[in-house]
Amino acid sequence: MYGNLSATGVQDAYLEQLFTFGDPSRDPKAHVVSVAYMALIADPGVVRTSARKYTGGRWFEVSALPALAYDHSVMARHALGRLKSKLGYTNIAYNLLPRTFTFAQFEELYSMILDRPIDRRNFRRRILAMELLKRLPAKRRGPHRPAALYSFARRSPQVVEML
Amino acid sequence: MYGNLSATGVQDAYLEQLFTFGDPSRDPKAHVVSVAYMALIADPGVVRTSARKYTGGRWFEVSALPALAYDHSVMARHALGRLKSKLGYTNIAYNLLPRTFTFAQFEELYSMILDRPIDRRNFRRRILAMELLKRLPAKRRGPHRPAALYSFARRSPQVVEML
DNA sequence: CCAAAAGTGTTTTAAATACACCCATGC
DNA sequence: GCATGGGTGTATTTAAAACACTTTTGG
Repeated sequence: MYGNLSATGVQDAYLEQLFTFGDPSRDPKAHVVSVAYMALIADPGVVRTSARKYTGGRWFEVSALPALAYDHSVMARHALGRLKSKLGYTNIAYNLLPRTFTFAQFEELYSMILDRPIDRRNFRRRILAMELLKRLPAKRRGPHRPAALYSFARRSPQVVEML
Repeated sequence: MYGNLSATGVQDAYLEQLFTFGDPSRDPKAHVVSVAYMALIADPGVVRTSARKYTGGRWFEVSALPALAYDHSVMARHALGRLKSKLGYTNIAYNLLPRTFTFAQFEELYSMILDRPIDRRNFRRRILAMELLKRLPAKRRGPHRPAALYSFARRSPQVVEML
């Protein structure tokens, strides 16, 4: 599922429903049922919104979230947990990378989200063997050895046993 | 989470939230948002309800469900999928067995839900090695060789990599 | 020629799989 | 003593993990 987020100005984000929170006591003022979604975007860009209520929105490192209202930090935990888990058996990462990227970028994404070091050679072997990525003829040039560019074989949700 | 199901008369069932369905077109008469849950019980027992709307409720094999209203068959698919998947990394099965059971019952449950044959020796070795079950001194007597009885080491939700 | 990131193989270890016979009981 | 379901071990295959050096480029 894809959609727009009016409070942040993010467009066409991959959306994944996480959980529905309906505990009567979660909001003291009223019984509010909230259906929490996680949005994945490759580039955070600028937080832009026309909604007056949400001006001053900013991005935070997930490891350094400020105190959030209601049970919203529980929602954030759910989101991170779901993302970590889905990295392991789906191609969900295509929503978090540009259309083309180097293998190092791909690996760094995994390492960062899973919050653990990854053995470059073992990881590379497994990923390339499962044909999750397509190697492109182009290379990224820069100050060092040129890096091969890759893109996802399919940029639509699929399950692939990966980790 | 545990709760009662007023439409079926089931009490203290393990409940797991599956998904929230909110597509405006799912009910032509009104925009209804439904939060779907799966309930697990060890013994289906009798379907009993005081709700007039649900008299005549029955149990069905999941492989032979009748046509259901709205998107309810999608919900049933979600439930089965979630159950299959959670069998593999949690002790969720304790909700589907009596307090004590033979290893054969345990294995049959897995084989039935996963809908594939299981190698008895390999399965046994793995399950017993992870200390998911407690072997009881008692045995079940019957027409054949007495079978050792087991119970779950913990009858509360926990994650354990199993399959 | 140096710094920096990209790229590559082999050995060891652990886990999954495949597979068939003996055992204990009630009748 | 026989029918029935309970219980056990080993060899093979496959996958995961550990591990370090060479290559290519720009400056």
